[in-house]
Amino acid sequence: MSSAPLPPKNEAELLTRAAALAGHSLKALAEALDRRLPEDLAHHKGWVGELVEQALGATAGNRPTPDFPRLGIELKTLPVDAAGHPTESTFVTAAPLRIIGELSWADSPVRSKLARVLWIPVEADPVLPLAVRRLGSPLLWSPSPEEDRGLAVDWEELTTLVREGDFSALTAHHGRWLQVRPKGADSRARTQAYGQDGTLEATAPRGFYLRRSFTAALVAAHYHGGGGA
DNA sequence: TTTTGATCATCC
DNA sequence: GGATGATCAAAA
Repeated sequence: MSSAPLPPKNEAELLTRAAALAGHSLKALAEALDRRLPEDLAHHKGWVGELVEQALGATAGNRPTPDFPRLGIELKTLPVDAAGHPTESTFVTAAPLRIIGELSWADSPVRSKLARVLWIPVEADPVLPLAVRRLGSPLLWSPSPEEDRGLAVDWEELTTLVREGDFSALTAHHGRWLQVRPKGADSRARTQAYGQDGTLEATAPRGFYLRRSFTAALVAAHYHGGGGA
């Protein structure tokens, strides 16, 4: 790795690159890409994700396309503890509250986003300084039929709540693998959605997240519960 | 303002 | 300790 590479031409090339990054520290990656290492992530929550994007030649920026458009692959860093277990839920995509009632699981943005994901575990134990945290072995994943069905069940439950328009009931408690949580600048952020009476009203913007239990199962299955990373 | 990238802070 | 709700930054 020298500087930001061109986008990978195919899955194999992407996987090879990702595998080559395994074991490297964030400090090493940052230096190779001429990026400053922040003191901590409190005010740079997306820094690790952006660093890895750059290291792998993902399309920079915030466009609503997969990170590797040509390959149809989404990149996700996955913070893990010393045992290799995810320490955070994973943001999937914004919940399109106003039109969600017209969408089925088959054409849902959640399903599209998760169709093919390159997971990159990253050490995230709080006792580890950012500089020494290392990347783990990549996992290129698509939902199994069982996973797809389970996610579809959650989608139906969650979208039913949205369709009913009772946003006070739309909490993160619903969904086995998927959940809906606020996703905005802060608690004052608002977007428009149809309420119980069918008229537009202001409510907090939401996003779909994968629960840790789900991503934990993914990595466990792939790494055989071994040390991982 | 919305999209991307997520983690933080607090409560249970 | 884990989950929920709140929050942070950059880019377009």
